[in-house]
Amino acid sequence: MKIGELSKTSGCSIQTIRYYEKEGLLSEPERTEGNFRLYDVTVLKQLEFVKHCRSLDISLIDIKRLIDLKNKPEESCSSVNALIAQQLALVNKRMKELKALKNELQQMASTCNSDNTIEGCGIIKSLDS
Amino acid sequence: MKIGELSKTSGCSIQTIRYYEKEGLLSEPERTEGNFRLYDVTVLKQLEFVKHCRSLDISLIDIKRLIDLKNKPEESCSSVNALIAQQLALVNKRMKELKALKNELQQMASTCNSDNTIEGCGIIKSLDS
DNA sequence: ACTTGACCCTATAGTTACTATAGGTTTTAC
DNA sequence: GTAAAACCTATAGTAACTATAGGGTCAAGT
Ligand SMILES: [Zn+2]
Ligand SMILES: [Zn+2]
Ligand SMILES: [Zn+2]
Ligand SMILES: [Zn+2]
Repeated sequence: MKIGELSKTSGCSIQTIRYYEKEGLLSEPERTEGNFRLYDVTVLKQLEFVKHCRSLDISLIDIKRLIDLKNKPEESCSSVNALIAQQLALVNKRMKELKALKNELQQMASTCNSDNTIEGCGIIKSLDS
Repeated sequence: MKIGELSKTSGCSIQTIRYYEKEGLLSEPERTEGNFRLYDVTVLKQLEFVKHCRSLDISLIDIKRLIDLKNKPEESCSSVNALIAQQLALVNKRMKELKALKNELQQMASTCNSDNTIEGCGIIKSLDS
C-alpha cells in the first residue's frame, strides 16, 4: 500500500509517518519506480507500536530504545522495566505539579465573582502578590 | 540596575528577561550610553507578575492579555475570570489524561518482574497490542 | 495522445518557551 | 593600559509534530 492508505488505516497523518521514518522508528519502505513509498502490512504493526507508546507519552527517543530492545528478544527485559518505571515517575511528578496548579487556580477563581472591576478583582490581586 | 542584577534579584535568567521584553511582557527599559539596559524597580513587579503566571502554566500570550487587562482597571474583570477558568479547564483535562496514563503504565509495570527475556516480557506484549 | 485531478515527493518554516552559542562592544578593576 | 566581567544582537537548537512551497507521478476520462 502507498502512504495515503497507510495513513487512513493507521490514523497517523502522512507527515507524521514520514517523520517517524526519518527518526528511525519505522523501517524504510521499498519505493515504486516513481519513488513512491510502498508498504507491506508489517509496517502497520510497527506503527501501532509507536502509536501505543506515544499514547503513553513515551518520547520518540525512548520509543526507539524500546524498538532496539525488541530486536534483542533473548536479553533481559530489565531495561524495558526501567524505562517504564521512569516514565511512571515522570507522570507522577507531573501529576503532583498539576494538582498544585489546580489548587492555586481554584483558590484564585474563588476570589472573583466576575462582578467587579479589574482594579478590584481578586484574581489580579493574587497574581500581583 | 542592569540586567545581571535584575536576573539575580528575580531568579529569571538574563536571556529569559530579554525574551520577555521582546514578547512585550516587560516594558522596554532605558539604556545607558553604551546601550546597556537600565531598569528601575517597577520592572521587578512586572517580572514577578509574569513569573507568578508562568508558575500557573499560563501561556505567554495569555499573560500578555492579562497585562493588557491590568492596564484597564475600570473595566469588568469577567475576561480575567474567563481566562483563569479556561486555564483551570486545561489543567483538569491534562489531569484526566495523566491519570489514564498512570493507570495504564502501572498495569503494564505490574506484568513485568524484570526477571525475564524481552521476548517474554509482559510490558512489550502490552505495547504490542 | 492529452489533460485533469488525485496522489506523492523533498525541503523548509512554523509552533512554545525558553536555552545556548557566536561574535562583538562596554565597563570595571588592577 | 589591559584584562576580565558584563553586556549587546542575532541566530540556532530543543520536541513532536504540522503546514506550506514547489515540484513529480499516476490513473481516469476525452
Ligand atoms: Zn494502551
Ligand atoms: Zn474578578
Ligand atoms: Zn502563586
Ligand atoms: Zn519485563
